Amino acid sequence: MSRESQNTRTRILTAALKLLETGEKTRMTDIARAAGISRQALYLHFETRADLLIAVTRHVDELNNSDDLLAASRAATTGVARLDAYIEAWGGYIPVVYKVVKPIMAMAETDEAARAAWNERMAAMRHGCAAAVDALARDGRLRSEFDAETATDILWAQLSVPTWVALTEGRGWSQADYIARQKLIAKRLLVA
Amino acid sequence: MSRESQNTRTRILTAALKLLETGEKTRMTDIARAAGISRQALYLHFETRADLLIAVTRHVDELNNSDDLLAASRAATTGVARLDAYIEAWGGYIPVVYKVVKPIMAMAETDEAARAAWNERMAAMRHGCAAAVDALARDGRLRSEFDAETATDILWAQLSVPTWVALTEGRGWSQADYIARQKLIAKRLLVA
DNA sequence: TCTCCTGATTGACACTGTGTAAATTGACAA
DNA sequence: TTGTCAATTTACACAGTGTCAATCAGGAGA
Repeated sequence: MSRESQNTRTRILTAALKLLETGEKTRMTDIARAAGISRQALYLHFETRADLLIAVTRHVDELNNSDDLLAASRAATTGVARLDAYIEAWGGYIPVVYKVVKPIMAMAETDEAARAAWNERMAAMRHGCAAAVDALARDGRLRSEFDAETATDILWAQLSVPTWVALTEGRGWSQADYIARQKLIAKRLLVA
Repeated sequence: MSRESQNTRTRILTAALKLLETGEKTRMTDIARAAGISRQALYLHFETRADLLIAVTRHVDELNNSDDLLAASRAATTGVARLDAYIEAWGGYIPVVYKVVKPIMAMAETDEAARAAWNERMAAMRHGCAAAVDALARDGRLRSEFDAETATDILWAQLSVPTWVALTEGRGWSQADYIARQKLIAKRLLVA
């Protein structure tokens, strides 16, 4: 892994990202051409197509400081504020990663590595939901109807990528509508 | 399309259905073997793999009288009762069709016919949601927070197949839990 | 300068799965 | 008998992923 090889690696990631975001076909051939190298040379840097795509999502996370972004909601003092902040942060991040993450979701049916990467992402997201629910519970403002576990599941499903896709792409909700309505929904469901 | 060919056709559908439900691989080769004919003979009955799978879902719908099943909620008098009945009917039908519908969802990214069939199914489901929301509105019990269109979108996303998958397969909710909780959620979100 | 290492290149090939095509068989019906 | 039609076998085309072998170019070190 020399300095030069690092450059090529990020050149590949950048090219793949650009391709994915424009919605072009993203076969290995296309990515190679976009990166200005041969298709076979891709395999010098990434074991498989799945590995490459996963690396692209991590690259996007880094470019956007995704950790900081989601950690921002931790600053909120009340549980309700924290819930709102989390919906704002995560809901706003979905459109940033969606096009990159989409092929991984598709591959997850068949590819083990893709499935693992996707599960990890969902688990991380659920972690954020759990934190918001716990914050509500600490304030004594969590609806008694559901236990914390169940409430977390509900919020997690509600904020999932497929739901975002259904409402924005499928039903034409604007991103602003999506965020505002999800906040309302979450409060209605979870806050006493 | 002689009598004999009809028999073969349904033999194929039955074999494919059985295969899908056991979660086995369902390549054209597998279906052919299960139906006791050659792979190539499948193409005498169905243009493409997508056509065949779509035909299987229709076959399942017929076997289960899906129209009657969902129409049952129409009998309910109050809007709330109708909402409950719809969740019960549709929520109960998802596990029946899911395994068959799953490959179609997967193909919908790339295959035009699969996409059309899937959109049709989702549109039909949304129709049921709209009917329940309208019934609530007629009773004057629809929350004023969202207009009927938006309320329908929310219910539709909430009852969507991916959400069912996330909560049952992903989070281990039993079918009974799923139905009971979805009823609570829907009432909390939509009923004034 | 010669040698070694390394990233990259080209070309060829294996494998999977869908879909197409041609020639043939077997049975039933007019 | 002849025609029709489902079904069969064999073969092939095509896309896309992944592998392999032989080769090249350039920098680093002896």
